Amino acid sequence: MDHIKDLKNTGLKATAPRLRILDLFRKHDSDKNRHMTAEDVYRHLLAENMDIGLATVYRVLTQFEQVGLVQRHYFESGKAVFELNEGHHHDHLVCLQCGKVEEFHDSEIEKRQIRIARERGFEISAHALYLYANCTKANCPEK
Amino acid sequence: MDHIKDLKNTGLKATAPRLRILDLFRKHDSDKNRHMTAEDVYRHLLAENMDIGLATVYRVLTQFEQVGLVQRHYFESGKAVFELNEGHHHDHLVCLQCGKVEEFHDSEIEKRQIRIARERGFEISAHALYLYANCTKANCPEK
DNA sequence: ATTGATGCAAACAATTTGCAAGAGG
DNA sequence: CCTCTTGCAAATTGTTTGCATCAAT
Repeated sequence: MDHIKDLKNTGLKATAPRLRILDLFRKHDSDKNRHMTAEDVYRHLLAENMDIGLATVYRVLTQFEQVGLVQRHYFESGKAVFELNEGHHHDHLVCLQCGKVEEFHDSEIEKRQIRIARERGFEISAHALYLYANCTKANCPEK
Repeated sequence: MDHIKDLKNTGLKATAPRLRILDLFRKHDSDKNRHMTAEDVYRHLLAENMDIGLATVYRVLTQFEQVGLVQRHYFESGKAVFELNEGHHHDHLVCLQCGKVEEFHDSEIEKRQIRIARERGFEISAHALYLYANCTKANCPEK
């Protein structure tokens, strides 16, 4: 809840843009919109009547990523997507049609990933797996 | 071997840029550089004294992707990467440090992916899994 | 000949950076 | 106050598009 303290713990000054961005992610946590692009964040803040620049959003998100507050994903859309980092590892299932994202975790897959990587001289970094698919949900605007 | 025939089979005219690009991918097939960016392809062709534009490379690669000759991947680097499509499904292990790419396949992971996706109302599209990691090889220029 | 393909330059989209002005500790 | 941060505009990077020219059938 206390964003100011959380920011200071990371070594970042508690400035207005940072507080608002952190707040935004925490408000949207656990709903379907927890994955946001820089543009999404920017627009949300403008809608809340904040005077902020897109460049600042990018800078803050990059800083948040560096201190581990958020994670950046690329997915296959050309634009980066950010989500609050809550420590628990999970993978992503991304609909190539509507962009919908679902999270999942499977410990057997996890184990095999690690083994496969290790056998090949790689060290897996956190949150490493993306699964691209087409969702068959009614609300998916499939072509 | 016969690039002309292969191109015609896809419905694409056998033009010089297309032949050279297809040839380039086939020459580099099965070596570590089978994954190339548009820029990589462009530079290779310039080095071979070909007079070609980067825009043409992008257009040809997009056409090749549409007819299934190559596949496009995004990986987390900001630039798209292309590889020859040889039909056999495989996943990718990508080093976030040096960009090195290795391929792998694990049928147990495959089975679980499909089940997980289906349970959530998704239909997996081909070549869906990327694994991001840091390679621990001596030649990796880790920071 | 006709239609499609190319090269070049300009247009775009996402992201980054330089810099003068402003705010946090 | 002194430094770090912001907003804006301009710069970068990867990719796409418009258009006049050129090549494949």
